[in-house]
Amino acid sequence: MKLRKDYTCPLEIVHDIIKGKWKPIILFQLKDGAKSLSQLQKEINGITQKMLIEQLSELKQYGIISKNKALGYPLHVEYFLTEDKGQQMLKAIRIMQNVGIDYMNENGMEDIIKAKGIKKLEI
Amino acid sequence: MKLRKDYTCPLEIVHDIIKGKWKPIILFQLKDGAKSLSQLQKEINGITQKMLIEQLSELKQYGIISKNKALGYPLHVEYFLTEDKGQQMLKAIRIMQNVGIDYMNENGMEDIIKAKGIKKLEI
DNA sequence: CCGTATCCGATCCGATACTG
DNA sequence: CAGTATCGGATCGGATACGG
Repeated sequence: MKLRKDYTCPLEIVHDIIKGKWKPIILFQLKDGAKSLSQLQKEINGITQKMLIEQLSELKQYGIISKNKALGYPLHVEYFLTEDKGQQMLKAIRIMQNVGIDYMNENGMEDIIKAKGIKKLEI
Repeated sequence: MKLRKDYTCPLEIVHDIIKGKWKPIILFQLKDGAKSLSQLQKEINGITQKMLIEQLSELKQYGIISKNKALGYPLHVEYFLTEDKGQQMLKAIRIMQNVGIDYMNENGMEDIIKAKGIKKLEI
């Protein structure tokens, strides 16, 4: 899962970095600051611990997120977006979020948006 | 592959719509107007005809692209982004493209960017 | 030129059990 | 609380052949 060097276009590398069912959602959940594993798992509907850790680890290898370990028990680890690559990638995720909101509103899913109180983001 | 109605967040639906290795690249190639299947296949490095048709068909079902058929032989079909959903989704793809360019420039792949003359897009 | 069908390996992802 | 290991079903994606 290391970065290849032979990408033929920028979208290919972005796909490699954020592909999969969970990565965009994880990054979105980190948009307002650092969170622990258990916090993330509570907030992300349906993700298993295994998937969460696996995806976080990949994002870390790509330099999109980083982690703070506090030593001692109980363990406390916090994950956060990196200033450069993380924040950069978040820009794309934010647009995706807004596009998703519009799409849902235009396709009979306004009720879900409304029920959750989801609002479009400032870009 | 029809749209579910039980999405729990906007990013989930966006993932469903543009997931896979090829869809973002296909949409990007359509950004400046309609193109035929064979044009797209020439421009998209490494895609097979099967994958291209399959992905185009999915994008069509989601209302992201549409097609013009000209009757008679030789067949000529053109694919293009829809005004609403297609252009909307393109916004996200454009950001992804720029993020990818930055990422490549910062990670020893400037030569690829330069060799292909790839420029960041106006947002 | 466009589109469909099939076969098959690679990978994704969920469930589950176990460790420090 | 955080992380690892394994196993199997589902899905993805490449090769290839054939049909309108």
